[in-house]
Amino acid sequence: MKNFVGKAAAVIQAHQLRLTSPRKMLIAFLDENTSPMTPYEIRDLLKSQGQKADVVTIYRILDEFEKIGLVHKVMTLGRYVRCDEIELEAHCEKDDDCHHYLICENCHKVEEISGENLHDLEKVIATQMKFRVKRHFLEFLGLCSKCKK
Amino acid sequence: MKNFVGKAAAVIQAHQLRLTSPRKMLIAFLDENTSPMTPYEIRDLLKSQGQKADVVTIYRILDEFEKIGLVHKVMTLGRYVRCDEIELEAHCEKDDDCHHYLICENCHKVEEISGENLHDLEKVIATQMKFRVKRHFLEFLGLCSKCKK
DNA sequence: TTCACTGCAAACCTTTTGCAATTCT
DNA sequence: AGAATTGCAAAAGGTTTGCAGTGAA
Repeated sequence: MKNFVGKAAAVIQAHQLRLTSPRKMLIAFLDENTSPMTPYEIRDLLKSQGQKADVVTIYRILDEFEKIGLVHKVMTLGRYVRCDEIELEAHCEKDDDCHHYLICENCHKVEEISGENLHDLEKVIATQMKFRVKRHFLEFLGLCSKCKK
Repeated sequence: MKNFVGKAAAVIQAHQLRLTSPRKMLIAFLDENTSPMTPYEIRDLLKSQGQKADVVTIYRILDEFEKIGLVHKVMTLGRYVRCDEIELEAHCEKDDDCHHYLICENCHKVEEISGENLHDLEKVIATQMKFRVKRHFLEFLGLCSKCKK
């Protein structure tokens, strides 16, 4: 089970979801396309390949896929990318080394990275990954002292 | 110059923008309201206080204010918060210790934090700030090796 | 067979645009 | 005066909802 297609099917079944034809189509699509895209972009690209898919269905499927960790939504672009670090188990609450991305503002290329020290990370990014960091977004989501009670 | 109102006026003039009445209204509003809000929420709150403001104008002003560092847009909420760490100079390219937020998923309370080590940060958040981190978003924006040429 | 899922239409919400009127500097 | 900014209306996008019909388990 090395490819995205196989993993995705396994994850879907592990979550007791149905492997329907639009889902299969989207999985095959994500297997071939690694750049972040909006539901409309996906719909149009599929259409240009002679495949028909409803945008609403794509919305719903991407939502599902995000919940089970098959795709990730890039907040700053409003686009979805397939997630390569798929785990069959449920997602841990804190994905420390996951969902860190380098996003090119120009061509929207997305690279997944890991590591938790921002200073070290920025050095690595600049030198090894040859990516020029202009700004970053770091937002922690959870429950504040009041709401967690 | 200790308050937000004074700082904001200074920043606006430093950027050669005009201190118009809707801008003043918004500054006064942000001075009183520290929770993140959408343009519509701001419009409605102002209206309930007997103040009239056009949503489109609020959109445009918040856009301007974000550019000059008076407010920050919380990506995960689509809402704006006023930025308390205002600098009169232009923003540096890498705001290392800036724009790190704790966002309550329940009440949308936003707390600004600083520090660059995620592990240490999460410990501090858990113990000192009494915030339960459920997940975080870290996205670097810039130019990839191809596009920076 | 049954329930999850899809497809279509329509509603809804958010954000942007154009332009004439206004108002800072 | 001159340029920036606003207000209104309207368009343009993006996302969600409802529901009848379809299809996977």
